[in-house]
Amino acid sequence: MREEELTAAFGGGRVSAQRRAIAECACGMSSAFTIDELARAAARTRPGIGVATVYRAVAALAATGFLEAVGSRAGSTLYIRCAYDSHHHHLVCTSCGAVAEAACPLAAGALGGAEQAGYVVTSHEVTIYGLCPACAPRGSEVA
Amino acid sequence: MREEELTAAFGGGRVSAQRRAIAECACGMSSAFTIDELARAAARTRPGIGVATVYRAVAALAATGFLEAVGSRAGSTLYIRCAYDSHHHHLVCTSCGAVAEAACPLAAGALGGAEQAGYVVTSHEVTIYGLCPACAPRGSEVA
DNA sequence: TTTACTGCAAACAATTTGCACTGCA
DNA sequence: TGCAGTGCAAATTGTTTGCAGTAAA
Repeated sequence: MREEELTAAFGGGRVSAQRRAIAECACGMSSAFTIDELARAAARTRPGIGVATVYRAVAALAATGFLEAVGSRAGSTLYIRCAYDSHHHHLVCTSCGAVAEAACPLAAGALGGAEQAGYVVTSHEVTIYGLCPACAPRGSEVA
Repeated sequence: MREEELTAAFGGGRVSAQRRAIAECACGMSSAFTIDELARAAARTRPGIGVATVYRAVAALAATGFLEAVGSRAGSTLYIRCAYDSHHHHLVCTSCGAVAEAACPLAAGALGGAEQAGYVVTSHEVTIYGLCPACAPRGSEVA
């Protein structure tokens, strides 16, 4: 990962070896992850890294949009690394937890109902749940 | 609130005075609320009601769909009372926290992209953020 | 009468914070 | 060299659970 990318990811803050490890582990995650999972992954690169450091780094990364909080699992917050800066949403596999990015399925004017209700719409979030390609074959048997 | 409605809301379980207070306070809430807010409201009707009771009652109410968890605020889960049983989503006012119900803005086939990606879509969630009619006039100045 | 529901308090777990120290810019 | 970032551990805080008592059905 390039130096300038890291600096930007942390909002211009300092980039320590720990922060680098955290950012790179986050990029390496194939699906949504918890702070704990990220901390374990980062600890493989930098043994001894503290949880507090991970929490602080994730807060910094989430503030710049490098990471995004997407719901929670078993009491802890789930994060994902958003690969695109453009407007998009997420496909969440209810079986394995994988998260993929999806184009926004809302057509222009789809939020007209909200506006008719007197709301000034500023943003929206769409989360699509289902089974990812890997889980779909098994999943359909189980479900 | 009618007896049979309460029984149904609790999934056929017993309806104690505490549970009745909790269910009625939840209905009286004008917007999304936390467990703590609900507990305080219920305590006005039934002083001495314990938090654990509220947590257990909310879990029972959420299991039947009487209540629905909609995100979180400052670390605690937000719930709302869904007035409709049919498929719908929520309009959340980012200024005052009011939550209104909105029709699903997804047209048939809107999730085709997800299916093309190999996902078997089982459900989806849409949350629309904006300013409610009461906050919109002020909000547009502030924002 | 049965047993689900309650209140209390202890247990838990995720997250935050204080503080002295370290190392990036 | 100054101060942001770090690690540790203690503190917070939302939520759950065990248990004996109470009351709904």
